[in-house]
Amino acid sequence: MSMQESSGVALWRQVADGIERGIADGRFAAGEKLPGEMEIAETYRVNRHTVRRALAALAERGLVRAERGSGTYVEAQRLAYPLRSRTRFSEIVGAGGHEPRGQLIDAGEDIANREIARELGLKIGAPLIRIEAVRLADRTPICVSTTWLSAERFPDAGSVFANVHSMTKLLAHYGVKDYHRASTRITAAIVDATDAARLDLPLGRPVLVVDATDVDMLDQPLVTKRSRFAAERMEFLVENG
Amino acid sequence: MSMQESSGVALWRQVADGIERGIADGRFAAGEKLPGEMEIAETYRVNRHTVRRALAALAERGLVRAERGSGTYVEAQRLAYPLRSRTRFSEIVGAGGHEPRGQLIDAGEDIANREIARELGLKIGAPLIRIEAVRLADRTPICVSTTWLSAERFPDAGSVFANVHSMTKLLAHYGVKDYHRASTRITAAIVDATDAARLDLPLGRPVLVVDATDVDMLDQPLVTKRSRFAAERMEFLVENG
DNA sequence: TCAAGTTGTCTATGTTAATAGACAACTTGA
DNA sequence: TCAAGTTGTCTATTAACATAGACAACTTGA
Repeated sequence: MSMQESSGVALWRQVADGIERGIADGRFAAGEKLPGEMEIAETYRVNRHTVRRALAALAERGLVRAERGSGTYVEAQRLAYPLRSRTRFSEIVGAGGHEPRGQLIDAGEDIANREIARELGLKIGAPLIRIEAVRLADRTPICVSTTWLSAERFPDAGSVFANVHSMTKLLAHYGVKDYHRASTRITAAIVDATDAARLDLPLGRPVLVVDATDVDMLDQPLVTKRSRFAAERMEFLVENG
Repeated sequence: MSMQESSGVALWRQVADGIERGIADGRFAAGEKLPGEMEIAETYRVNRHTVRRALAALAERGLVRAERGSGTYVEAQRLAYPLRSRTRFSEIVGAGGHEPRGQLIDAGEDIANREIARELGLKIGAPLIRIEAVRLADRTPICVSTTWLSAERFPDAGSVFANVHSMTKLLAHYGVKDYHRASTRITAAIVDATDAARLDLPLGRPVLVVDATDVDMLDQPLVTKRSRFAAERMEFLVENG
């Protein structure tokens, strides 16, 4: 298998990063069994030995544990947003937030405005599925997020989501086996009335606004979302640089 | 030369990233000559051929241009924060902002509070040099920043800075040849009265607050800074993920 | 003109990354 | 018990990475 180009980043490292991202954002939950080495190799189109190199690197860091004859299991328990402690940036922004973990507030239909149409590669006015969720840490709301996806590409996604309650499972239902973060934008704003109530935040307080779009392996946009974090309860920590 | 460990990232890529960071944050200005290949090789403690591999990668992207017999020159002209356009996250947060480019507002002395003492590895109450600056784009203020560094480690830094007007040159004056970003934290707040005036922003508007600390090659903290960006004039774009 | 310093190019060598195949050791479920 | 599927461990080969040295081609400034 030919590399797309010489990026200077070893293939096993790219695979390891991909799996770690899957663990960080919850696609691979703690205690859960990872796909088999052969299946991972096929997913990333690399040799099984390359996958084993990646898994060995993750195992050395304690993220996974291999059991001979059985499988490889996720060790890391998620940090669950300890309040005011430093949450790793990559968990929240770089990769995390695929799963609308936390409580589902609402799921319904919507129409694409210009911004969402651009992000998802749709026409303005295209039908959308809209999912609203809130994340809690020790019963304190940290973040509210709105997720949009095309109702044409994912027909009846609303009722599917109501059943599976998982974005990954919903996408898998439509044949999307893997996807990753394409872009993330960060800005700040004043909380609006609806979010203030959901975040249990006084009016006039600042929120961090994170816009993110996920794409499939062919860089086709799948979902786009906007998350609002209570700034006084959350800070993003960027790793070294 | 032995690698510190097998990181999965090729040495030439690490060197290329380091040089690109230097270009992004202004340590290597547009049109300026880079250090010679031998000097870069000594700085990063790699072979000259590895440096050439890194420079070739940068040249292919148009960031630098090599001139035989003369030197290698920086091609990229800095983006200068086009208003509302997407500024690359790495330029601002990941690496950028070493130079207090833009207008110097004030430089004076200060005392370390608990937070700054922790970041710089000093005792509370230790004497500091404080530098205030504002960044403009088309005469519109985008960001105000405060930079602190130890007055003990960098005695008379205030007067030195007043002469050289450059953080890099100031550090070089004390023998610091290279340094990099250790940590970056992002949160949001409501603008205070002083910053509102400097940013030409109404009271009550949100600002993005970026805390960053730079360290030398031995991970000893050198400077720490807090930047406040007018959220309505700036957004951070995170590359792929 | 000339010496010093720069980038460009060649050969050579050892290490690491990645692929490929085969089989052993073990677990699971029928 | 046994077949299927899993991880573990070998050998082997090719390509990329990294180092080392030497010298050519060129620029710059004294």
